[in-house]
Amino acid sequence: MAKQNLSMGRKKTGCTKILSKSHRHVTFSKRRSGLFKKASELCTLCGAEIAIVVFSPAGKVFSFGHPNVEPILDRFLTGNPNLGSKKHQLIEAHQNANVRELNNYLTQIINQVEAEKKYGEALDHMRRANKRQCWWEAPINELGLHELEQLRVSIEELKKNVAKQANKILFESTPNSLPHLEMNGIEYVEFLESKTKVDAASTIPNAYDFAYGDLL
Amino acid sequence: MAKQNLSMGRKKTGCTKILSKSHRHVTFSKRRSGLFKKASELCTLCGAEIAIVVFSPAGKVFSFGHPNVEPILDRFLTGNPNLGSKKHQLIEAHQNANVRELNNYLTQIINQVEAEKKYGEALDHMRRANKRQCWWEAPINELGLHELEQLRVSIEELKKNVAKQANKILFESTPNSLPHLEMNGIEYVEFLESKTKVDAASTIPNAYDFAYGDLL
DNA sequence: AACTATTTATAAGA
DNA sequence: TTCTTATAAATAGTT
Repeated sequence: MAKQNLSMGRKKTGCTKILSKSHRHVTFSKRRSGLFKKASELCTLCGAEIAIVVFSPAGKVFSFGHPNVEPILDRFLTGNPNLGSKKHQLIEAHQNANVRELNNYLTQIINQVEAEKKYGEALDHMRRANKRQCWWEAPINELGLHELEQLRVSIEELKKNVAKQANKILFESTPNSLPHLEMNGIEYVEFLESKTKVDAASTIPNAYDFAYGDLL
Repeated sequence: MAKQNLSMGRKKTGCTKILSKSHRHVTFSKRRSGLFKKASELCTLCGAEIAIVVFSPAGKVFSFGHPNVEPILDRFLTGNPNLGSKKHQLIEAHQNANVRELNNYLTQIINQVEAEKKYGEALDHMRRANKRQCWWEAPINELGLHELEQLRVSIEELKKNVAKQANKILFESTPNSLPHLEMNGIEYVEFLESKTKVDAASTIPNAYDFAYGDLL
């Protein structure tokens, strides 16, 4: 049947759009149900699967699907690499890739955070340890009695170490003479600046019994 | 028309699936073209937009679309909150939400990393500074001549600070007597342990001119 | 929504 | 397949 002969029933109608809004609406309803019925028959008789989507001129949506609309449309859009569905799939794949990428990035970042935290904690610990050991680095007028006592202990310890080291250096530089080191502050400073002067010391040292007189 | 009366033309047929394969195939072809023709008429007469997807029992796909299949299906899947497309939308929305959430989380994490890095750097800096300042905390026998010289300078600085502080404490405890503080090491130690002994000092102090004699 | 005159779709046969 | 054709079905216009 050609498009010139679209009418049915009582009289023939033209092939053009029905101008009367109400008439058009009636026809739309009748023919839509007829269409769905035909589709249903086709499904029943032949075991076909059919999906129909109809937008009325007013924008209303009607759909028919056997057994269901969505699976058929999905199958069509997914399985048909032609047309625009490819775009859909690509977009979806791209989004998934983005999610995956974000997740990977996130994992990396979290690992970084963990590492930084550990490093930070380590540094913090070191800092505290340093502070504990170096509390006397702080402005001395911020120290209390307890700290001052600790300062004394530390300085005594330091005295021993300095003596030890000075003696060691001296001893190593004149291993055979076993010189006694009697250092006053000035001489010690000069020793620090130049070994030669200290080398002139003549007595056997008692490493733990220096006198630092004017050293400080 | 009831399903009991699906036949047309020459004879009535049952409402069940056509058993003969060839017969079924013929009917499928005829009715399919008829369905598409009806759809086409509906489009022409009423200005509707229709998409039809048909899967034959053999799996072949046939589609009709006016003006085009895909835009209609897209419009249906995207815009129709009814039916199963809601699920689609929800999934999509959920995915988008996930992406947004991930992005937010990522931003937070990155900020954390930045903060941790800065803190770590600060701590590192402090540590280095401490190490630079506290090099003489290291076992003294690891020190070289330069460090020993620095040690001397530090100790001299320390001497000044200790004197200052001791003087300050003393001065504050006896603000009116303006005592002179002559401290030897022992007395200083005792001062640290108990103020009373130091309070007995009688001369006006010169905070920067202590003698530390046996302190170390 | 129901009716009905008419057109259209199509099953069966060729 | 396509054509024919008898007949069922769809439906435009009406009620």
